Amino acid sequence: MKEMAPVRRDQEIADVLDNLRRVFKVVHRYSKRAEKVGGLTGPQVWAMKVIAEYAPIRVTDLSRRMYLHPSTVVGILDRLEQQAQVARTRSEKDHRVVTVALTAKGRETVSKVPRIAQGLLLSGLKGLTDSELSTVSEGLRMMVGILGVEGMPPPLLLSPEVNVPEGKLTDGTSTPEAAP
Amino acid sequence: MKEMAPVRRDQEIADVLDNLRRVFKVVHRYSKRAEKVGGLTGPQVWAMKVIAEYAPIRVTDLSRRMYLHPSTVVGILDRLEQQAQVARTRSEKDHRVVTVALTAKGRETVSKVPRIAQGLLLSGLKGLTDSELSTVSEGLRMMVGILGVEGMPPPLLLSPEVNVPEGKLTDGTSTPEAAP
DNA sequence: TACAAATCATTTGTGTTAGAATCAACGAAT
DNA sequence: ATTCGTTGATTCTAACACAAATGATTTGTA
Repeated sequence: MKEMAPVRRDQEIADVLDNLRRVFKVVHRYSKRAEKVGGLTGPQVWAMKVIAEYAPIRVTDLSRRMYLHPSTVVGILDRLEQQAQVARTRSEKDHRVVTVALTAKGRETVSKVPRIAQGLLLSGLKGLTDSELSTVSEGLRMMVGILGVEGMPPPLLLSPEVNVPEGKLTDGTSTPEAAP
Repeated sequence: MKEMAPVRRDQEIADVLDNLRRVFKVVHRYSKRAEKVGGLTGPQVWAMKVIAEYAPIRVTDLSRRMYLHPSTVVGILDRLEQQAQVARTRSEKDHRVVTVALTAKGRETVSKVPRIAQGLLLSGLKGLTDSELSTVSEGLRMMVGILGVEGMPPPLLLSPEVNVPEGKLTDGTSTPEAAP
């Protein structure tokens, strides 16, 4: 074990924040610009990918999967529907819910857009060695931990929304159904 | 060294992307919502912090420091100016440039707003051990490497924009007034 | 000097994002 | 069965973000 000089630590932290900003920018940029594959933006493609995977999906569920506010995805869906990429259907059983699915054109589009925003990062990650991948993974897990555990004002912030998409990872630590 | 099963690897990669999205969301959210300290949004506070640090700064330089498009900061400045937080001044020497500075009210505001978006992450990072910090740092550095080396259109990215903030780390390879 | 190219800030147009308010519809309790 | 609270989707407003185009101004060059 080697100790790190305080100054060196500060530098390291500054680098982290700076690199994080850089990653943000690049991915964000990529997801907004280079994604004009079929005249579609990043979020639009992203939404279509999620829809493709989860068959007829409700708007709320879609927003959860995308970590976005429902009102946001409504706008995205409007634009996608206008291009006939997706189709909305009002549920028979529950007239409040609207399910979304891809149209034939939408499926065609999805199949043609292999790499979305994160595709760049994805292929890069695949090229890493096991230990490198572990490093990246662990580093991010730590940041999530920091953001989730530390300094998170318990009252607001991640009440109903933004909550764990219940699907994959995590579980355990704080169950979503914990009543406040 | 232990080998990782292919499936496990894929899961790990999926987790990375998912966690990255999560970090994005939280930081972004934080910078947009919880930041209503003085009726100001995250980007507005961020801009003011940068302005506070770099005295009279040109709009273009400000946009570089913030990794944002000039047209974006114009809007932010409009809103800040409307609240009398900042003041624009057209340069005498070069009538094209506009320099921005804080007003008295703006300085007052900045002094009252301690931790912005990254402040949360910052304090969290400070609480990490040396080895943990190294892990986070290395992980991010790898991602930046991936994004920088792979598939990044050489033209943009580290041309004028997105470039190293040259303020901290690295020193002054290219001083602001350096002619290209 | 004149004129072309580059720079700087801004405007315009489109899309993303969130919060508040609205409206319809479901469910449960009286 | 009617009322009350909740849920689900949507609309509205405001801010952010970028690209492309504009206008003013400087700089470089013939």
